[in-house]
Amino acid sequence: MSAKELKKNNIIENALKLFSKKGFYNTTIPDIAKAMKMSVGNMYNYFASKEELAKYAIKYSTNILANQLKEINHKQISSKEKIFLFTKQYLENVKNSPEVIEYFLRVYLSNREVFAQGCEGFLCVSEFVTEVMILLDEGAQSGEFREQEFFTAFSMIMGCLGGFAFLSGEKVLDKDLIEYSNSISENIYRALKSDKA
Amino acid sequence: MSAKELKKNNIIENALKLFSKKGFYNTTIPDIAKAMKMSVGNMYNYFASKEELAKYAIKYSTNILANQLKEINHKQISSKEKIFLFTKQYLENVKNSPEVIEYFLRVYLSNREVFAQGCEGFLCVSEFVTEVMILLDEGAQSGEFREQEFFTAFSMIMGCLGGFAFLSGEKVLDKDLIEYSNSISENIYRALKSDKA
Amino acid sequence: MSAKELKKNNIIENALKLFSKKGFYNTTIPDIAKAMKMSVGNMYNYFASKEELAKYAIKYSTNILANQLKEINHKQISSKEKIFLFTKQYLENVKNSPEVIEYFLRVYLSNREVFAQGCEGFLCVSEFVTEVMILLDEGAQSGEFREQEFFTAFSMIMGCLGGFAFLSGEKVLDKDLIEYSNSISENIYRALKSDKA
Amino acid sequence: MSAKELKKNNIIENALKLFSKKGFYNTTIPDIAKAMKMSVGNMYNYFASKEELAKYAIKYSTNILANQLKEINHKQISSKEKIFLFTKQYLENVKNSPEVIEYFLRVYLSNREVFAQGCEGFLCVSEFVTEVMILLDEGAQSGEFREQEFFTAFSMIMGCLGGFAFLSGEKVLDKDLIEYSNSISENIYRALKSDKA
DNA sequence: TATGAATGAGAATTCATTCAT
DNA sequence: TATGAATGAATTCTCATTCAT
Repeated sequence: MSAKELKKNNIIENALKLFSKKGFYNTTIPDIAKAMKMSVGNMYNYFASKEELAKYAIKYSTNILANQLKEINHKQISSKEKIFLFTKQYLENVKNSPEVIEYFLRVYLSNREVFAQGCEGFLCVSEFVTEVMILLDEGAQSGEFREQEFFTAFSMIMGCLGGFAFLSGEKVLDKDLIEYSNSISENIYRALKSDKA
Repeated sequence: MSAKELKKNNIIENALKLFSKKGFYNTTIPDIAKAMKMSVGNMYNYFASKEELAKYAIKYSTNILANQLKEINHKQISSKEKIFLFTKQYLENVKNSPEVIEYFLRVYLSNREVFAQGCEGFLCVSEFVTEVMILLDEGAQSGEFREQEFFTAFSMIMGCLGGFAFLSGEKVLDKDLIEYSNSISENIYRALKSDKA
Repeated sequence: MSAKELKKNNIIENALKLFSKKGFYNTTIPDIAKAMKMSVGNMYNYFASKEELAKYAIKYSTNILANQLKEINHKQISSKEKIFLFTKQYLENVKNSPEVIEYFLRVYLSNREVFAQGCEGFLCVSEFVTEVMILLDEGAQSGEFREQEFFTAFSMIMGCLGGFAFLSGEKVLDKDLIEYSNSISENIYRALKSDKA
Repeated sequence: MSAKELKKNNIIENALKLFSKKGFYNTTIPDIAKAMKMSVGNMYNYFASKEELAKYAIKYSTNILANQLKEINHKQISSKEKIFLFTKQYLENVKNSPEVIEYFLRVYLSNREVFAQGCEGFLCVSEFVTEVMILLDEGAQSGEFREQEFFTAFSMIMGCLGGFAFLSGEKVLDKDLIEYSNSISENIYRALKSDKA
C-alpha cells in the first residue's frame, strides 16, 4: 500500500470516529484535519469532498463487519453457533470500536442525502449484506432455519443488534455489553430456527 | 385547545414532515415557515428555537405510537395477538404516515446532540417505552413470554420493526409493506414466547 | 418602485462600479456589502448569487445605453447627425459614468462563463443591439448608408467606440475625451456612408 | 534556442490556450501543469508566478501579430492593399489560432491588474503598436490616408477587428469568418482614406 | 401576533506558492 | 530539473436568530 493510500486510510479512520461521535453535519473538515494534524487544504488532496470521504468511510467500516462475518461463515459450526458468534463479535465491536457500528447507525442510515449518489441500493454495504445472505441461506438449506424472505430475516438480525447498540450508546444498560450476548443471540436464533431444529 | 395550541400543533406536524424527509440539518426555519405560510419571525413566537421544535416533535410523534399501543394493550386478547396487531399498526404507520416513524429513526436516534438536553434517558419517548414495557410484562406474567430483561426484548421488537421501516424507505421491498406483517410478527413472537406457550 | 426594488438597484449600481473597477473575480461579495454598508448575509436576500448580480448589472447598464440611443433614434435628424450625437454621448458616458462602459467591456465581454446561462446570444444586451440595428436600418433605407451586413457595421461602430474607451482607460490620451468626438464620428460615418451621400 | 527556452515557449503556448479559453482566474497552475504533463512545482522553475506567465504570454502572442504585420508593411503594395491583407490575416488567425486573438481581447484587455506592473503603457504590446503606427504613417505620407491622430485611427482598425473577433466567439455569424474579410477591410479603408484617394 | 430585512459567525472548498525529497 | 504533498488565507454562500415596524 502506497504512502498516499495509507494516509487516506488514516484519514478515513479519523473521520469515522468524528462522524460517528458528532454526526456528519457537526463534523467539519477542519475538525478532521486537526485530528490528522494536517492542513485543511491538504485534506482535499486526498478526498474531493466531505461527502466522498463519508462514502469511503461507510465502505471501510462495512468491510470490517463483512470480513468478520465471512470468517464466521467459513467455520465448520452450526448456524446457531454462527448466530451466537456473530452477536458476540458485534457487541465486542460496539464496546471496542464503537465508531464502526455507530457510523453505520447514526451516519449511514440517517443521512440518505449524503449517500444518495454512489451508494444506491446497498452498493456501499453490499459485501456485508452478502455475508448475511450466506449465513441465512446456509441455515435454511441445512434445515436449521425456517424458510423466510430475506428482508424479514435480515431486519430481525440487524435490527436486533443495531437496536441494542443504540441502547448501549444511550447509556441505559447497567451490565457490561457482552453479558447480554447470549440473550440477544437467543432471541435472534428463536426467531429464525425451524420448528424441528 | 387554544388557537395558539392548534397552531403550535400545526407547526409541529409540518416540521415533522420536513425533518423526517430532509433531516434536521437540511431543514431550515424558513423551510418550515414557508410550509406554514407564515413569516420566519412569527415562528419564534411559538417555539424558542429549532431544537425546541425538534423536541416537541419527538414527543408529538411518540405520543401517536404510544396511544396506538396503549389501545392495543387495553384489549382483552392474548399477548401474541397484541404483537401481531402492533406490528400491523406500525407497518400501516410506515405506509400512511411515514413521517412519524422516520422522524424517530432518522432524526431522534441519529442526532443525539439535538435531544441531549431535555430528552435525557427516554424522557421524550417515555410514554411509548412504558407501553412496550406493559406489553412485555403482561406477556411474561401470563406465561406467554419467556422471562427476559426488558432491554433485550425492547431492542428486538423495535429494532425488528425499525429495521424493516428502513428497508421500506430504501425502496428495496417488492411487495406491499402490509404483506410482510405476519412474517415479522411471527419472528418477534417466536423470539419472545415461552417454550410452553 | 418598492423599497426592496430600490435597494436592489442601489446594490446593482455599487456592484457595477466595483466590478468595472476591479473585475468580476477581484470583487468579493464582502466588498459590495461594505460599499452598501450592509451585511454579507443580507446581500443574499437580494441576489441569489454573485453571478445573478452580474447578470442584473449588465441588463441595468445596457438599458442606460439603449435608452440614450433610443432617444437619439427618435430625433428628426439625419443619420450622420445621429452617429455624431451617439458618439458624443458615448464618450460622455466614458468620462462621467465610466462604470457603465467599462462593465460592458471588461466584465461582460471577457467573462463569458459568468453570463453563459441566462444571457445566451445577445439576450442580456438585446435592447441596445436593437437600437443599433434601427439606427443602421434607417440610415440604409434613407440611402445615407451603404447596404452592408449588420454584424460588420455593428462591430465597426462598437469596436471603434469600445476601443477608444479602452485607450481612455489606459490613460494614454493627452486631450480630453470629448475632443476626439468629431474624429471618431467622422471615421464611423465614412465607413458607413453611401457613395452618393 | 536552449532546451529550457523551448520548454518555456511550450508552457506559454499551453497557457495561452487555457487562459484564452477559460480566462485568467479560472485557469489554475495545476491546469497548465496537467496540459504540460509536468508537475506543479516544476512549473515554477520556468516562471516565477502565474502573473509572470501571463505577461510572457501577451508578449508571445503580440509578437506573432507584430511579425505578420511587419511582413505586410514590408511589401511593395498600396496602403489599401495592406489594410485588406492585414484584415484577412487577422481573421485567419481568429479562425485557426483563436487563442492568439482571444488572449488579447479576453485576458490582456480585461485584466488590467495582472499586467499593471511590467506592461505599463503599451510596453508588452509595443512591437505590434509600432507596426500599426508604421502602416498608418506610410499611408498618410503617401497621401492615401487622411491625416488623423494615431489613437483614433488605431482604435478604428483594432476595434473593428477585435469587435468582429468577439462576434465570432459568440457564434452569431452564419457565414465563414473569411467571407467577411472584404466588408471589414472596406469599412476600415473608407474610414481612413483621404478624399482624393 | 405578524412581518421579513438584517446580522454575523461559520461552513465547504479552492489555489498560488513552497519545499523536502 | 522534477515531484507532488503541504500550507493557509481567501472566497462564496448559509442560516438560526433578532428586531424594528
